[in-house]
Amino acid sequence: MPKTRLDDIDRKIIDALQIDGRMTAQQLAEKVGLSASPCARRVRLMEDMGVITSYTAVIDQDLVDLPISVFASIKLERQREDELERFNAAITRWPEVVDCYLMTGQRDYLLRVVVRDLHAYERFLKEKLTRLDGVASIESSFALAQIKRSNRLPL
Amino acid sequence: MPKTRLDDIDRKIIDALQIDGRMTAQQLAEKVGLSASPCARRVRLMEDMGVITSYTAVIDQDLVDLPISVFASIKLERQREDELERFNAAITRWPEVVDCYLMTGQRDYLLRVVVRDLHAYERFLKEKLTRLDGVASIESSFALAQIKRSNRLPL
DNA sequence: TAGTTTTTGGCATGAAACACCATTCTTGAT
DNA sequence: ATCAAGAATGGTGTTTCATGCCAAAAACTA
Repeated sequence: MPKTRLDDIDRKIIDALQIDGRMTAQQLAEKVGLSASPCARRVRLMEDMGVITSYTAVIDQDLVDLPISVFASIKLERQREDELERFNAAITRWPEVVDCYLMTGQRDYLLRVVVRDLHAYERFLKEKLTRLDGVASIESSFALAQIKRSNRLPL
Repeated sequence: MPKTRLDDIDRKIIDALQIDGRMTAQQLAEKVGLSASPCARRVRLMEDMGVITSYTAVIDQDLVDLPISVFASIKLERQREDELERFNAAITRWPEVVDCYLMTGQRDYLLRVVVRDLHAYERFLKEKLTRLDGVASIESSFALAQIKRSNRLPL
């Protein structure tokens, strides 16, 4: 079983890989003050532990013609276990929904939906979200601009 | 100047790199039906164009002991250009704020703040957010669970 | 301190990235 | 339809990187 505790070097590695996920073991080594092979081993361990979930390319939404982010707050009629399950399954299936959180407070879910234009959002609402039964209300807020998107956790 | 239009192969490449940002040119090649060297060239071009902004490691928040995501909606007293600028600068500086959007509607900003525990959030509010002048109100909603976080844009 | 365990750093091997070039494909004009 | 010009492709050689292995160093325990 892999070790479960992270030390300062691990955190430095995580931070460096959040900034550049393709950094080589040697570059990492210089950053964190260790040689390449223990660095590579630590990275692999953290992957195996699930600390590092995956690596991803960060894409400019505007340049791929998906400039609209809509935040949709959703309230369900009831919060029965199986209703939530069905909702989660649908959300997971729909590619327009890039983020989804179960929330405290008035609203049950907060989604971020990414689309090409408002018409595409309307289609998403009509053909998908509003067809799900159990949805009591939807409140959409539109993002005018992305001020920050950091990828770095405050370790 | 680099070409500006993306074709189907480019989109496949983007999709593949969102799923695995460390995929090799050869693996990419198989996925998209091209040989390795043109694949690598397309990737580099998209990096140069800014379509691919960066690569990042995706980290499990729970396993690095940062389990709390708070969404904070913020309303400013006025929307003067320089007020917005100062707000943006502060947000950018604070590592707890991982995402920030300028919004339409009642509230001006939507932040996602990541912290270790509620006490850390309280500190963030007291020592940072509420000390910014120009902030008229803050409404915090807590995420109970992350249902989806996809990294893949609906290309 | 001595013994045990863990972690480190170097090395060899196989794979990947990168730059270069000939060939193929596409395009546009005649 | 033909031909020429430009662009994209796929292969090759070189350098760099990842990976597995092992001896040495460090940390930890008794």
